[in-house]
Amino acid sequence: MDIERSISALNNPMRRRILEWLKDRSNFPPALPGHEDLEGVCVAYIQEKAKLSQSTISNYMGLLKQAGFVKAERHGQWTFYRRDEENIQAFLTAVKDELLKM
Amino acid sequence: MDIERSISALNNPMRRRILEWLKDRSNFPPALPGHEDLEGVCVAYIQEKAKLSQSTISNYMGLLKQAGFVKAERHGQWTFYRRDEENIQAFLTAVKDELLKM
DNA sequence: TCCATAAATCGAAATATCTCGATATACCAA
DNA sequence: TTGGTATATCGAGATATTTCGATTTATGGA
Repeated sequence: MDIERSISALNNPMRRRILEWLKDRSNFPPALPGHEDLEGVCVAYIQEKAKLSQSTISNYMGLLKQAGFVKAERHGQWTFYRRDEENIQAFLTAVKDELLKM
Repeated sequence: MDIERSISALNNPMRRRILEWLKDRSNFPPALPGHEDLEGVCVAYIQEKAKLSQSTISNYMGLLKQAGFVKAERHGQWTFYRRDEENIQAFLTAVKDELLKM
């Protein structure tokens, strides 16, 4: 739990927005045939919704992953990203512990 | 509650450390004579502990204030800063609501 | 094997943040 | 009013972040 890295990853409106989008798979187009069982979303779908370049989104997802907010799973040529709820919860607890007085 | 500005203010180790120091007035030298009733801490004390320049600390305290994490109270030539516990709590709630799935 | 597609990495320009010393402002005391 | 002390603001250089297009790497299919 590197709070420095996590806060830094959150310090960007689009990255926060992506984390929100990933709360609900239905924010994105349906899964590709043969990947219906996966909960994650591929980079291209996120890019399309964010309207930023492919390299930027790939970079953003890498930062969110390093921060522990998402998990990546490679299937063939696709990387599927999904939220890491446990780590997100752990981050919230850590921030609370650091910020709150008692 | 401008979450953008707040996260930005937190995105710096020394500013977070100052917020922690301010949890307990005894992290700093005793109040100056005639100011024993004030809970806040003057800029000079914070600067001494942080070992950064006066202008940097003044700037940091301004950012923390804009973010709502501290309140400033001017008494004579001193500005006394103290935590704004209500706003800190409000920020934590806002981050939780934005980050957490349910 | 060769090509197409998805994603990651690289290099760079634009912008923002950090941090300083110098200066300005506000206030108090003599 | 003059001088001293505390804080805020200004301007600038160093460093970091943002975002892009181009390239590289990985994979799968014909």
